[in-house]
Amino acid sequence: MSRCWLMKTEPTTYSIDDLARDGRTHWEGVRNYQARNLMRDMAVGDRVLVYHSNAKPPCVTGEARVAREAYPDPFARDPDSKYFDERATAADPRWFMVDIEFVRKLASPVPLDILKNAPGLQDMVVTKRSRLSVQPVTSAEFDIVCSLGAGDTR
DNA sequence: GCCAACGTTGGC
DNA sequence: GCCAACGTTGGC
Repeated sequence: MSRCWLMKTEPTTYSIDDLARDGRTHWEGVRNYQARNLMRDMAVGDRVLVYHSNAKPPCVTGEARVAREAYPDPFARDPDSKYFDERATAADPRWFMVDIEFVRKLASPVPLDILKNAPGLQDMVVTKRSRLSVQPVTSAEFDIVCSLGAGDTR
């Protein structure tokens, strides 16, 4: 039984279009313990909602799938990386990342204010002003978001 | 650009 | 182990 997640990204840093182009990517740079722990709970095949934060409007833009389980984030040990953390060692890598692969873009992105008002999504973490960059999502929530994004609402 | 929310750090 | 100071996130 695969689980569902939501992962935030700033589209100016890495957008759903970047993921569509790359097909697959590694999700480096998560430097929050709760988010890290959630990534370590991920299994290959888990479904992921890709969320654009700091976007106008902030929205869910697509779907991805976990392609590789958590492994040490090498950027934590690269002094030239903005994700460098001098406390990370080979024996204790401290920070982890997963690989995800592109599944599809939503026909129409689902903005945050729609999520907040959609029946069935009142408990969805992202609607709670949560700063967590990796969030658990129920399969029911996942399906509702996908159906909201299925139609062309323009 | 503002600022509320909240996670992290470090002095004690 | 408390908690004030500080830094970051991210909606608005």
